[in-house]
Amino acid sequence: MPNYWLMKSEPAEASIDDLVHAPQQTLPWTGVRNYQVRNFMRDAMQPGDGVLFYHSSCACPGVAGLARIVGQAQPDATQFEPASPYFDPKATREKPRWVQIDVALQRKTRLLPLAEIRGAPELAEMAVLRRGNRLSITPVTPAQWLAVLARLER
DNA sequence: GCCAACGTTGGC
DNA sequence: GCCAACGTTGGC
Repeated sequence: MPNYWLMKSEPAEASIDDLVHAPQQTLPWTGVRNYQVRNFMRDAMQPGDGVLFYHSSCACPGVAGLARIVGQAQPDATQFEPASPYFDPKATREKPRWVQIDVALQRKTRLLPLAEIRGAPELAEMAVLRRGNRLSITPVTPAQWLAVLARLER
């Protein structure tokens, strides 16, 4: 039984088009520095899980494509790289603090704008809409997943 | 650029 | 362990 997730990315950092053009159309989800989100990746996300690829902090925020999780979480390489903005001096290779997981393209879709998600009764309870939500990965219910798919067909 | 919301840090 | 200050997120 797969789970479903919404994963936020700033298009300037990693956009749906970047995923389309990535080797094997797969990108490692690095740079997560929030414990709750890390725990999602480490403890809950499984290969085959469905992903709503969401563009945030941009002119047109919304769902821009569908993807799936491949492989298991593993140590986030950027935590060990002093030159990386995601470097964490408290992380060691013996005791890594942060994980990454691979995300593979399923398909690019039309943009499902945030405003449309907000306005859709069947999507109004999505975690990403919760007031003050700042998690870059949030769970999606099977019903919400199906509702998004249906809406993308319109 | 503004601002609300929230997580993290660090002094005590 | 408390909590104020600070930094970040992210829509608008």
